[in-house]
Amino acid sequence: MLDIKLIREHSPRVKDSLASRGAGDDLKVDELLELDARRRSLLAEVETSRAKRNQESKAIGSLLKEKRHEEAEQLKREMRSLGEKIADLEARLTGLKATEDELMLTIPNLPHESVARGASTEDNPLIREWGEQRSHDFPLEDHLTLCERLKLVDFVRGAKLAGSGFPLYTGWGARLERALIQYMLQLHTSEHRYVEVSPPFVVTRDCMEGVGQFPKFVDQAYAVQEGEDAETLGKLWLVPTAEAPVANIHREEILPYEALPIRYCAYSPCFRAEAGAAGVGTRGMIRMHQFDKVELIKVVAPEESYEELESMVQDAERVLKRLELRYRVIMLCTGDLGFGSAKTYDIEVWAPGQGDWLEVSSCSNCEDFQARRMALRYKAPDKQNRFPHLLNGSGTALARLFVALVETHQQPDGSILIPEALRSSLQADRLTSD
RNA sequence: GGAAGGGUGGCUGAGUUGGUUUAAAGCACCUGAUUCGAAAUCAGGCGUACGCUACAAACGUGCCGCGGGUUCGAAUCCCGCCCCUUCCGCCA
Repeated sequence: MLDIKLIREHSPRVKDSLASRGAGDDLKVDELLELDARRRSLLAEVETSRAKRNQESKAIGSLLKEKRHEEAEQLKREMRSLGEKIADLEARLTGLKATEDELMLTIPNLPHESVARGASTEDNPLIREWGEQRSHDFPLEDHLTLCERLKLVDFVRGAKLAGSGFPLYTGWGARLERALIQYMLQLHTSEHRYVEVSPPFVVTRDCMEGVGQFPKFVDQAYAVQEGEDAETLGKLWLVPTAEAPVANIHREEILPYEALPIRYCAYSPCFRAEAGAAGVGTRGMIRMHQFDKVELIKVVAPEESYEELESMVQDAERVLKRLELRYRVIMLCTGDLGFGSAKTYDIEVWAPGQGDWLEVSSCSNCEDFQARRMALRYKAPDKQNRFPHLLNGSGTALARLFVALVETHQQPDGSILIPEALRSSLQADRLTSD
């Protein structure tokens, strides 16, 4: 959520910034300002009337104490009609407020000034690239073939259980998945100083709103209900990312300054309905309804957030370096930026079997956008309550990492050589078809 | 799921026959005085959001778990919900 005061006082700048995203959200600003002005004038009216009522009610108390019953009754009658007027005004105010809040929740964050202006993925600047494209002097297999031949994933039976997009990892595939999770958590907790948390895999609507998933992306989420009781439908939602629970851990709190920066890492499965995305480049494990992910979350003082964003990207990159995977880092341009983000770096890993880059991490600084939505604040050294900046990043997403790993490290003999860093948690050096 | 008890400002904790309690008091904290310095003591300050404003002060409004209701007036009465504690039941 943006700061309404910022919108009021610098509407041209806000509009320009929103326009750079290209989604037309700048057009909402005038509507919002108009609503806001009406709301405030109504609020002033309500408050003046309430002040009057408070004052006169006290007077009634005094009159009764002095046994001046008739005067008291007269005043009561007056206050009764004032009360009706207030109720009427309040109802209108509540309506206006609800409309304004709703609109506020649909306005995305403002891109940071350092973000490249652009319209689409085409305009995303390349920041850096790591690793060489290996020359394979044997025919490459893609992950689907590899997974089938080595019995790592059973797509057919996974689909039988839950429909397409729900993988069933089997044997060494399941062990590899688990080893990757273990390896990443280990790296982030012991070398990057994140505190591991293991959150609920369902969250309330408030949490989804807090991180900016709702209202815009409701259609992408799975709602749950208790048994067949439709009353409970939508009370809880499957997490689309561990960001949803973890970023909300301190919602509605005022954190002491010394508590910052807070760095959390968490594993969770991620559930995405992917409505409207089916069929487009979705072969194999590239786009799934369920995938595993290790997520990084930071709560930091505003003045440190961009520094923290850079280090978060490097934390995620280290995962890929250690796994000896070629990758590149790109910056999302204004037109490609996510709803709540002010600046985002994507990390894409090279998948030789696909002949393409796969996004395995997205690291964003949401600044105070989410903190406002979830009423998360910290007590600044000057004693003021301020909104901290929230950052989230994948460190990293598993299914695509799995793909890149098996495709990159496949050997001429049909086996997959496990990179050094992963061997202890996997308890194997090589995956073969035996 | 059932029963009982409880949710008050950073903490402790008064206040529940509705009305000078404008949420007492203490602790903690901040400023000043005293002191060589500190402790102790004394004086003052000290919740939060919003509105109005110069993003000042002052003032106003809301907030005593959340949401409704009764009333001229609700921390206080009524209804619904949430959470916590204890016990019981069920269950991995």
